[in-house]
Amino acid sequence: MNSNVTLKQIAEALGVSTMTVSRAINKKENVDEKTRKIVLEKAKSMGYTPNHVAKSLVSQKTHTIGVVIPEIHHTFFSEVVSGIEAVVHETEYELFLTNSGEDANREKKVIEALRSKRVDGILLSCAENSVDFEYYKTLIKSGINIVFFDRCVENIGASCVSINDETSAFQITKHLIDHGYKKIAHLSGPKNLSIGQERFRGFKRALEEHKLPFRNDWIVESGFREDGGFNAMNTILDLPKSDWPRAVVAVNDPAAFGAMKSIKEHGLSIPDDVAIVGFSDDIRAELMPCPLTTVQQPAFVLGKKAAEKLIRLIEHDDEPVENIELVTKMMIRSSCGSHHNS
Amino acid sequence: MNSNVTLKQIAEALGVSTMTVSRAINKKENVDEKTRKIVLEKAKSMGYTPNHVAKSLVSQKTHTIGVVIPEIHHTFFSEVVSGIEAVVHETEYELFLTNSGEDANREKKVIEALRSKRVDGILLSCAENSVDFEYYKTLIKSGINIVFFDRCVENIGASCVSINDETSAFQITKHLIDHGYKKIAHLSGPKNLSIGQERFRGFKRALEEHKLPFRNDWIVESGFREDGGFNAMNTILDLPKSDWPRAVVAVNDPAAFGAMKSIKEHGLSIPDDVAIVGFSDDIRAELMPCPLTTVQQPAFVLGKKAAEKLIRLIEHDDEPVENIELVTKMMIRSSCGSHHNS
DNA sequence: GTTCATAATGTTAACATTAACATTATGGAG
DNA sequence: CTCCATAATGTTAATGTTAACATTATGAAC
Repeated sequence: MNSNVTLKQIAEALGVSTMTVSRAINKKENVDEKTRKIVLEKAKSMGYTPNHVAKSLVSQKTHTIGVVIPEIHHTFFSEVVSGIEAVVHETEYELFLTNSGEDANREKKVIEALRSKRVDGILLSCAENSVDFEYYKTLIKSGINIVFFDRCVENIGASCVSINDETSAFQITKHLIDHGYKKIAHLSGPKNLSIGQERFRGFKRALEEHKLPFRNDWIVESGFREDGGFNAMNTILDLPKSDWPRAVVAVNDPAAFGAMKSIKEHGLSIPDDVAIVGFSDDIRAELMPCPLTTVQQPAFVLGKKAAEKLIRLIEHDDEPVENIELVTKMMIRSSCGSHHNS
Repeated sequence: MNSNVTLKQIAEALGVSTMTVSRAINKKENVDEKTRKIVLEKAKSMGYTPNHVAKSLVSQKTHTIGVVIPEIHHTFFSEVVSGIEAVVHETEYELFLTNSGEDANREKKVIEALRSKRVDGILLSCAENSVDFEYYKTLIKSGINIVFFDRCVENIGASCVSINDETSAFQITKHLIDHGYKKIAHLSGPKNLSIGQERFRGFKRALEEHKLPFRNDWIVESGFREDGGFNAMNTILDLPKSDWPRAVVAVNDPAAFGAMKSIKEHGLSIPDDVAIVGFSDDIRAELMPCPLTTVQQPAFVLGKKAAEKLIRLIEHDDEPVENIELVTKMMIRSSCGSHHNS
């Protein structure tokens, strides 16, 4: 079955030692040009492919990077993967792509698998319900190179690449406030993740700075997915009509899409009855019946920066831990009440 | 740096042989329960993680599958990957995700890398410009397990999982014909790939069976991407106005999106001036200003079937080569002239 | 207290490769 | 022709694990 040719087989076929073959193929010095030529020809004719498994065992390097994504479906993450891939493709690394499916246990399982496969480093974006920071700490202490991206756990000794969530959430909330909205709700991310906390903090700060009412029943945890956004919005619209907010800041676009569905099903119109803004600039955002105002995250660049940082960590022992923050861009469309005629 | 604990270290710490530790950890028989307990405790306290690299070298199996995707950005492929991942997650395999970026040379490069890493099998969807079938044949002859998906090279000894492209293209073309369109153009895929050929054949057969004109200047190769579709449609609309077709069958949705852009830029309306249909049911299709009529491909299922077939090939020597064809579903929207009032 | 079956543990070699050291050729200087 | 520097090639051991065989301990039957 596995008819893979080895250096030894080439060596035997040629009547030389394995080392000579190894040196010839790996372009080392001190090999006679004639010998090299003969070896390379033989290697080609026998269909030799170097065995990276054995190389890895000897060199203690696999030239492999593990990526843990919470949700492959999310277009934001496929963009990020694309950025990672762009960097990795330039180097001699390969990508192990794994999916935690927003489940912390599965996340642990895939991380352990990646460790077993002795990846040189891991790029990690936490699952929605990850809370076991001790696990992350042990992981980091064990010496593995880790870079968190987008959904980070900060200040536990690992580098993070994220966007300026607090500021961005502040700005987009302020945008709604500038439109004159005073009753603003928030569909929040999970409280355990920095990304959820930060966006919530930005939202809250905007309200406070403008002395607007902050109501606990207008803060509902939706998580990052469409169904969560749908349910969260339903919860809000279950309030008496007089208690309804006039605008909503969703933690991300999928949650906003879910909320939009709920708003429609309640017979309300966007943005006339309820304005809404998202966060991600999902590919669908501008195509919605009422195009969604949202925060554009530089997903591709984020993936690139994270991969670059990780490779630097792998290749240089003195590379420092670092938090890299990227800036976002507001995409003003109709769902917030701007361009209302469109 | 690499402070990975080995079986030997545990053995030494415990004063037993490496084999005893190996047996205890791998749940083999013939180990005293007391010994096993002691070993497992020590392994845990020392932070042991099994070294899959060494295991792979011994067992000649890496429990790893390589995936070659032509274009990560394409939502169709992220759906496929998602399906592959769903299967792989149930097994003990891991995924090497690679991207050929629609470039045959890069495709060869990543395949060689996957071979070097000794993946147990490869899932491959050809790049747009892949023509070197000899290379594929050599690959297959070398004994590697390969399953083509979506973009297949058939009858060269490898299994394929694809959709019924010819029939689907026939049906969607017939749908346009049933609307009364007689002048129909085709933005075709690359001629070297089965997928392009099949869709073209289906298109052509529909025209022939209905005795409609078939014009060579209405067949333009667009490739699979938006810019290709845009350029191809421009080429068609550069014809004298009297030679314009009334409807267009695009080889896939991105190409259709590009064509729609071109049509709009020519000041024409869809479907009143030019009707258009796509192929993929991209996530954006139903959200377009004029929702795109298209063929829904079971991307997730396709990924699943391909992964399942590959794993069967890996695990059973007598698993036969097989062409698996999945059926599609027409998604009738407005761009073809149906639901025209919507 | 032998004997012997079997459970428990140990030893060796192998997987494919390379680093480090060892040996053997080569050919020019004297 | 001998010497010797150096180029070319060879040998050994190591990477972490396990299969296959080898040895030792255990304890029950006689």
